[in-house]
Amino acid sequence: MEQSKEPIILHFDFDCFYASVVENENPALKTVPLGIQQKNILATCNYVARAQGVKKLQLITAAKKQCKNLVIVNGEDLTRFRVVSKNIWLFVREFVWHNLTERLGLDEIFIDATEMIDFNMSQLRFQPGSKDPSFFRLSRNDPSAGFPFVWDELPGYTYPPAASSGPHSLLHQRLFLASHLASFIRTQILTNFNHTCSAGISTTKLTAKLAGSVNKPDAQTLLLPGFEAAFLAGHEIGKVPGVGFKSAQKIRDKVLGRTTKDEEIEFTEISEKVTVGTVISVITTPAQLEPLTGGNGQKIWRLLHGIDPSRVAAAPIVPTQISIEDTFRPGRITCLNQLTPVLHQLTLKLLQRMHADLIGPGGEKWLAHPKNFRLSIRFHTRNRDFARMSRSGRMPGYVFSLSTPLDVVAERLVREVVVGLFKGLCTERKWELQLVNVAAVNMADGGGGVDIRDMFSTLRPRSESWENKEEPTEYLDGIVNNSQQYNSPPEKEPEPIKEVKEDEDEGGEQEGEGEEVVELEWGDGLSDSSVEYGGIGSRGFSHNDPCPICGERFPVFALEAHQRFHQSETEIEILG
DNA sequence: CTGGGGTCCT
DNA sequence: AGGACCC
Repeated sequence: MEQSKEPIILHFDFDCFYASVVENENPALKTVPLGIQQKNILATCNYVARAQGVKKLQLITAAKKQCKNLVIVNGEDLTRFRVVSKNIWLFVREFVWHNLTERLGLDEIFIDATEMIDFNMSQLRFQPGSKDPSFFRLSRNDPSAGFPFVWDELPGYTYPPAASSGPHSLLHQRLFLASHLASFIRTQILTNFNHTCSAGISTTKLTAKLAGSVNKPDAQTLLLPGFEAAFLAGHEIGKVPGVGFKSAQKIRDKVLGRTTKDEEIEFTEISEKVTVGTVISVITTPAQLEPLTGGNGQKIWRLLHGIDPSRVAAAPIVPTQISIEDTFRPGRITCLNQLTPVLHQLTLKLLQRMHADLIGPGGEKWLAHPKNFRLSIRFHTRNRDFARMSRSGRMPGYVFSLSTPLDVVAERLVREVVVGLFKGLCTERKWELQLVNVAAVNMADGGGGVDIRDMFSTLRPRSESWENKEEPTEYLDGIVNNSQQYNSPPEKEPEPIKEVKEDEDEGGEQEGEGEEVVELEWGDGLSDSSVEYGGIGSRGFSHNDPCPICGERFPVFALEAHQRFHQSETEIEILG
């Protein structure tokens, strides 16, 4: 009886990603302690800063006190990070059969490599102890696409350490191969983007992710089969992905024999550490977990035992939601006169993001149409209350116009929609906003599964189109029809979108003009992998172009961002 | 003196 | 519309 094979999962986590992006723009920062600031906290910091005791999510004041020469760069605008993140993801994605790559935040990627590994297992002979090079194939069709490796040289670390001389079951061999693939991908990311990452290799998303945290930065860890349960058992309960803050606190309290009311959870002192091993020795059935986890008892019980049936989901090319937010100090926004310009600015940014992320490679077709506009707010309160309130309304058809200047659209949207949503949220006379968030949600099409390959099948001009550009209802309803989903509303002129000034914004993800269809040599062999990449030229892997200003050499992607840095060198505040 | 995002479920 | 989770 053939046992179904374990999946082979790789997890990549870019090392202090924001700091790394900023360092690539300005390499001089690589050797100094660097922190990325968002309002009052450090979103992240580089390893030079960490060596001096600076912590992620530390208050700015505490970080400055800890490290007098900390260099702080503002990272409240995520545009540059989003662009780099997406480019790396699109790049990695092309290696992976069926594009089975899932993103988590801007700095993590899961890969399901099961098919790639098993194809190579069928082509290879396991050669323990041999120094002879073998060849890992990245394509079923093209035997020349791939990379050499040596069976006997397992890249990176294992957990537990020094156990590679143990058994060499089929699963061991598959995971060894996967470690070579992980190493190859890390090298590719480093060569082409100058970003290091940490990787974990295992048979589930849960264990791959946790394994990658064992050795950081710029390292990888294979969790050897058979050690999953023991590995998990040593983790603090709150460290397990899927067990959130609230569930962890309730589970700790239960294990420690305390009783905590729901209301008090946020105020309970930092509990003693409670490991997964302790939890599962005390809580022995999923049913006992149910009241602590809001109905997720079964799922979390499985996670604690190393069982994670969740699959790597090929991330859709367009997001399911786009939002822009900002936070404000007390007293800053207490009336409509103060709020309206803020709404205008946030809405304008939202429209810019919709253009950057939802319009196809030609710059002429929407890949997805958000059906709703959502306004979320949070009031300043005495007792810290993080709850948001939101109202949403229909996204008007005119936001999809490709010919109207965005600030004109933003103006109208704020006047006709957003202010009304706010009035639905806030009836008090006196109020003070702490947070304002505007979002495009409920993507009518494409949000759930537009494959990049599909976009090219629609680039041919369509003969049919329909009228009623100014009629939002009919327009949006028409999109639901799948066969027409990529049709655009009729355009008055086909001219490209006007770039809104404000910042160069550099549209790094679009690069639509003169777009170039890159034929990669390593498709999955099952699909026609003609693919446009967000910016990797047909030379693809050529890099090391010198910066004309300072002469430093960079990968092609980094060069653009680096030159942007030269234009804005004064932004950096050096403390000292 | 706790950011600026995201996903999925209820 | 909100809540839990993720980074």
